[in-house]
Amino acid sequence: MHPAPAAVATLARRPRGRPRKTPDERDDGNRRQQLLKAAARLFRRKGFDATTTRDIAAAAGMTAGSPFYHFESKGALLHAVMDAGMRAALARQAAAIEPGADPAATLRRLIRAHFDTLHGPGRDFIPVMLYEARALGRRQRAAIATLQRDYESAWEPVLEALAASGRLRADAGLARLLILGALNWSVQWFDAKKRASLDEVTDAAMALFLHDAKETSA
Amino acid sequence: MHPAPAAVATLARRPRGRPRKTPDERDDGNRRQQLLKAAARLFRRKGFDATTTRDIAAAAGMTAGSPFYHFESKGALLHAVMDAGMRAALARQAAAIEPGADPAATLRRLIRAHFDTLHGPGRDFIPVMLYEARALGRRQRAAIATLQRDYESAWEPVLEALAASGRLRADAGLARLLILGALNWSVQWFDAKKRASLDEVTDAAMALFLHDAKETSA
DNA sequence: CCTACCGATCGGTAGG
DNA sequence: CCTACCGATCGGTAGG
Repeated sequence: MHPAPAAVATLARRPRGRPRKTPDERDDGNRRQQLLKAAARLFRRKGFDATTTRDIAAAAGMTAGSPFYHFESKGALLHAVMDAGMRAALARQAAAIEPGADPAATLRRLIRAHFDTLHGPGRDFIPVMLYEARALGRRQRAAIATLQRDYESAWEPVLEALAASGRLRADAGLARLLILGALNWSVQWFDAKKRASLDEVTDAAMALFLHDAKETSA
Repeated sequence: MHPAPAAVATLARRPRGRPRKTPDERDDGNRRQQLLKAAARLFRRKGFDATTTRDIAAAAGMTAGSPFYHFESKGALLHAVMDAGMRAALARQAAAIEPGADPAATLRRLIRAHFDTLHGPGRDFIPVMLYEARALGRRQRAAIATLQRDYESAWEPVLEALAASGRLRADAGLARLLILGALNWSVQWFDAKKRASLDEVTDAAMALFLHDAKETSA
């Protein structure tokens, strides 16, 4: 048993070849971030297999072999993109949840946070995860799957509460799959410059999924 | 201007090299179908770029260069898979629509037909279309997009009728995008051997999207 | 539809 | 982080 390759790539490896060219070129992981962003963008637009490490290097202002100074392999770069995307998504999701809040209000904030993750800054990272997971190795896929499970499990108590109150009329588990699918699919059609805004789409989703409150009690 | 390459590949080209080996090996397009099915399966599982024409040939019981006897290029094979998938989907959809029927009943049949297309026999074809359209050339993408528009437009009158009667509580256009997204995403999680059946998922979708009928009139 | 085979591309490495 | 460069793979073709 040894630590996951991705962790090694992240922690080990420090300048070893030629020292930095100029004093103001601080190698503080800035280049790594640039690679990550370039990779996310290209992986999203062209797909993992159709993107060459040369494409990525060029987009980050480097030459052919340089990405491999920062990442063990093309696959490690893919995993790093997905991992960074999921951690950002989890942080945004955590910020959207207020413990005692009304379930319907919480659902709205979860949906809105999800749309922000899919269509806001850093918008390439999660689509890459959604569409290129196939290209990951076993270990890395498992690591990402764990983060995904965490993300999805946050929806469960909310949906269950809404199902219990009759505002959601389907099994909470199936509802979660259908709702997240509806939101994720927006990656295919949402255009920030056209049609509706994220707020409007959020409203539409709420109106579509949530039924009127029953006037049973009180 | 000349006819689309795909049409040429489909219509022209007849045995020209060596004649069929044995009398019972009727080359009536049977091999072509085998290639199509093998390609759909592999494109779905591994993605277009990660699938080699050698993989496809082997899966259809041929050797390296033989797929090019039946298809102009790997891209033409991809387009043929999507085209065949969409035509089957359109046929299934047409069979699901009864002109004067109740909108809610029609919606249910549309959803069920859609699930059949995604998860029934020939289930690889449409997922390939949904996930690999990026790999198509301009012309071929446009041709597929036309078929997709036809398919989607069939939902519109139904959703508009339901919106008018208050059973759908969102803009019909956004509702269509969200609903089709929810259904399409099932490609990621539906497992015929587990959880719910297609009928159960259809029920859940109907319950999730459709609100109670208002008791306003009569 | 098979048997070679070509030309190009690509991930990754050496060595500085 | 750059400059070569290797080894393997792959789409496609010739020629039967």
